[in-house]
Amino acid sequence: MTEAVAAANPAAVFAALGDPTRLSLLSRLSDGHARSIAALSADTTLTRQAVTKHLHVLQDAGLVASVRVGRESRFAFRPEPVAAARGYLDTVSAQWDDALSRLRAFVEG
Amino acid sequence: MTEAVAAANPAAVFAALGDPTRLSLLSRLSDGHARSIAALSADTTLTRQAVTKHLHVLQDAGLVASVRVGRESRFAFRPEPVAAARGYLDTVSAQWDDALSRLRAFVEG
DNA sequence: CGCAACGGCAACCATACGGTTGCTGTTTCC
DNA sequence: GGAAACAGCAACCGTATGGTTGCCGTTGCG
Repeated sequence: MTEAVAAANPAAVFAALGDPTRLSLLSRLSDGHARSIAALSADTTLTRQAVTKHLHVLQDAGLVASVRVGRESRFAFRPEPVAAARGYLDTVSAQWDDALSRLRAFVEG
Repeated sequence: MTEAVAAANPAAVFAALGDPTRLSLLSRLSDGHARSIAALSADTTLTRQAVTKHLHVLQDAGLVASVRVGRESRFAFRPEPVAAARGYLDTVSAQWDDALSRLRAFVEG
């Protein structure tokens, strides 16, 4: 395991986003700076190991990528799955809006 | 438990979306038609009870609301949390885009 | 060279999650 | 009135999840 990568499937991405710690990690990384595990663990109450696990979950969902640089491994934000997730929510919203306007047309008609 | 309602917190919403079954239920309900549990269970392989649990999870996240009508309880889609989730992803994307353009400006500068 | 920083791996733990079965309580409708 | 449809409740089960601790391998650096 711990490969998968580039999960196109929306549920997997949402599941990865469905944890406050991971959401916070992702939000910090979305500034474009790659960071080491130690750096990311620094200002949390969690263990380094806990943070590592969360990063792997994010990585499996394709939300983050890691590069080993010397003795540290840097994690960087990857925007694609976020866009995919947004797209999914858009279609759901669109379907809902359609339903609404059809209903309105029916009532007013 | 099983109340909460109207969870503004994004992680909770994402967590609720992070399951294929729930995603499918939500997508079916997003057509605006309220449906009974029996109806929603009809074309799945799952038990009615399993579907019920998923619906409660969606309800706790505010993604769905239920109304008891006679002997059946109808579940209806609620768009607010979806909008909130979209908003959250938007800000993350925006932050990323900002970082990208700053980087580009730096490189080209 | 040798210590300190950075991490990977594995074991372990408690609790949450997804799902099932079985039973009971209301509506509905003939 | 009574069978059938709809649903709620509770117990139970296996596995995933979030977290910890301990230990070992590299890499960096004074």
